[in-house]
Amino acid sequence: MTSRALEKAQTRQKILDAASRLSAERGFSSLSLRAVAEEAGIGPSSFYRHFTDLDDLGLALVDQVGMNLRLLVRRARQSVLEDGGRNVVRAPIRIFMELAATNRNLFRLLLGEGSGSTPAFREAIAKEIQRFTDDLVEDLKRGSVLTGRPLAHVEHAAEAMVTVAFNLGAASVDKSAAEREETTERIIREVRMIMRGAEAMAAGWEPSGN
Amino acid sequence: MTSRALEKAQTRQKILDAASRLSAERGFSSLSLRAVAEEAGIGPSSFYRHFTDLDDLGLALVDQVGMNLRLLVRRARQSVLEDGGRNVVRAPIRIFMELAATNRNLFRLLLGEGSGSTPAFREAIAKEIQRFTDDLVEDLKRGSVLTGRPLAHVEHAAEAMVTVAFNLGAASVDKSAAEREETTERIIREVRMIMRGAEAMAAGWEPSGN
DNA sequence: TGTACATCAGTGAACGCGCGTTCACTGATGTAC
DNA sequence: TGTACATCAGTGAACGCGCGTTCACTGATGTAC
Repeated sequence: MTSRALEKAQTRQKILDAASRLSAERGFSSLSLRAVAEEAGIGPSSFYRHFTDLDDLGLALVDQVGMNLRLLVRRARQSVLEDGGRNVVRAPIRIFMELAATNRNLFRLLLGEGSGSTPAFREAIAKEIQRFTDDLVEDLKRGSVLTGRPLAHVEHAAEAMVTVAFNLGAASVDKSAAEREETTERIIREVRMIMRGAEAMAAGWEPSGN
Repeated sequence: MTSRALEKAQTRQKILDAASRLSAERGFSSLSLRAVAEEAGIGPSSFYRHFTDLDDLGLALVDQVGMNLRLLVRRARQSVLEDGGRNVVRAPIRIFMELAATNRNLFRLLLGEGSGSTPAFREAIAKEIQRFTDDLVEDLKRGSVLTGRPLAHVEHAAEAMVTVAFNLGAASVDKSAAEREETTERIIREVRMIMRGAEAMAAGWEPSGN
């Protein structure tokens, strides 16, 4: 790569970082091009050398989020393999929360932009989450075979787990470390509850009431 | 009430309706005072006769959302009583989805404004959801006693249920009636799964695997 | 290696626009007597 | 009931501001020979 191309790539990353930093405050959808450019240390007109508009920048950020999620999946799978499938719930969720804490601006994007933005942007986010859920479905199925504990409605179970983890996780992003710890335990418990429910339904178990 | 006060109240409601209508498109946080005033059919400066600023308007809207949620709780309790506790999951969720469909702009507020807005606004929304969750906890406990089926971690179960219902519900608000129907069934199944999980945990049930 | 030319990332002034907010006003409604 | 005065919801012009976008430009980097 020529040094010029390298410098351009660096500026591009400066813009992405600036946008990520600024969107922490009021959300990505309320960013202004000029504010991003200023935070990145360039003139407003230079912005156009890298992105066609803010939407374009938004999609690039979602891409970065997606890469983080894929990294998360890889790390979680490895950690589960390493301890022989004992902490199938706890370990992945802890990894998720750690990654969310160190990339909070990116993770904020995942759930902070429900409305506010353009359809293309929202769809891109929904796609990343769906992809993540699909990965989880695969893991649950594989784990189910390994442990011999069948799960009912795996897709629904995965959807519920992802919804709970992402929402509670997103809500705790700006809290203190202690509160995040508390949230982590709550997510673990709730995900376990969903898992147990899927197992119980598959086994045909029902509570004995009156 | 004097006719002047009556007319003022009507104008106020016109502003609230206008804001609710407009926020459907790009979210409440991207509304402009002037656009709301125009949609309401008044001049921009008249806005200040009713609200101090857009944030003030936002809190008034959240109030309306809260009233809808309380209505929802009342209706759900009544419907469960009426059929003797048979459809404890299905009936309330159907009522929730109906209410969301007829007040979609208000319900969009509940989950569409994760970031984007001011802290006061977000906190007001979080408070309404918490209040709703607290009501659900009460209902779950009461139902648990009635049926003789104990539940583990009722607060967590309720939180997971509310999170799942609100998120999937919010995501389907703009979909077709058929898709909303499909979503409703999915929510019912996932909430049942959480309920079954809480029951299984309380009963100490565990799946028999290898 | 040296030279002449092409590329192109970044610039900064300029534009028109919609924004929130202010302010003195109007005139219908309400109130006191 | 009639009159004189007070209230106040809504007005519309005006303000300064930050916005997105354009455009001709500069000058360092890259390329061809």
